[in-house]
Amino acid sequence: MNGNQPRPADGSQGSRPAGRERGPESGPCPITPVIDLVFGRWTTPVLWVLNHHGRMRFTQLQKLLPDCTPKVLTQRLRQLEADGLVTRTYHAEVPPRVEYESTPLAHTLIPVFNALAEWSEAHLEEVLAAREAYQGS
Amino acid sequence: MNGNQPRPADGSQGSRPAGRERGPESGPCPITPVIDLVFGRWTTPVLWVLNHHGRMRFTQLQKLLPDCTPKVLTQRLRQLEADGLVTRTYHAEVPPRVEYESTPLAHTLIPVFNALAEWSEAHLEEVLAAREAYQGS
DNA sequence: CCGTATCCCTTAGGATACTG
DNA sequence: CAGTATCCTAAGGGATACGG
Repeated sequence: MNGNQPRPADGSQGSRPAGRERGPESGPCPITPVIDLVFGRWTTPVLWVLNHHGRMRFTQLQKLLPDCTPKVLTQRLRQLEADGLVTRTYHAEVPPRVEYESTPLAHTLIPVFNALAEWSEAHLEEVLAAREAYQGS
Repeated sequence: MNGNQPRPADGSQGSRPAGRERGPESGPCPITPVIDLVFGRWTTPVLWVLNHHGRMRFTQLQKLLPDCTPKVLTQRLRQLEADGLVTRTYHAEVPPRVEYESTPLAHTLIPVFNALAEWSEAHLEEVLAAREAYQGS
């Protein structure tokens, strides 16, 4: 009962970032699943943009993420849709129009992202310095 | 002037998780670098354990992270060391003893991890449900 | 306009076996 | 004990070109 009909039969495109692929045990670390979920190469950028600009069309996203190829962009959007973080609305017009929007669930991630951004602001430089220092060891 | 002498000349082992490899542009998303930094497959588990148990030896880490092979564990520890998040102390005894400990810088990540853990607790199930629902579309 | 279809390459990281 | 040395593969994702 959703308004988005034209979804392909999943050719060879989709796929989850995996990379980490929830093993049975990651030890006592409870945040691995979140990382699996949200931290693929383009997942956060896409979410970030959608959270900040609201409803957007595919092409607009492309313009804001110039280094993300359409294929990858589609992959991420599909995954985010599947995970309930983005809605896709297809308007059967000429020319076709598709709009993406982050869901309320995605909005609950905003504080988390902010925490990450703040940490980055505060401490990333320190890391880079350490990295430099490590070279000359 | 640090107490850890025996560091190999970096054979073929080291390497950064990359995977995402800071492109020049990730769009206006400011948290990509942090993700590069901390969110490799085993990076967070290792940090988590060290943050919660304090100083530990290699073997202890292995026991707490049974699915992490020694090779990968070493890789992650080396990276964390390079990034200033972990210190490695070598004791030239018989048998040799090496201790790892998370740095103050690493401790600043704790609130961030907690934010992630809380989000997971609150919303992960919702994501999994959405994923289920998406299957039957 | 909104994607797909291919091809290909890099690389994290698992398996396994072996040393100072 | 604390790692190394190899070998290998699974797959994310970039490049490019085409389709409804």
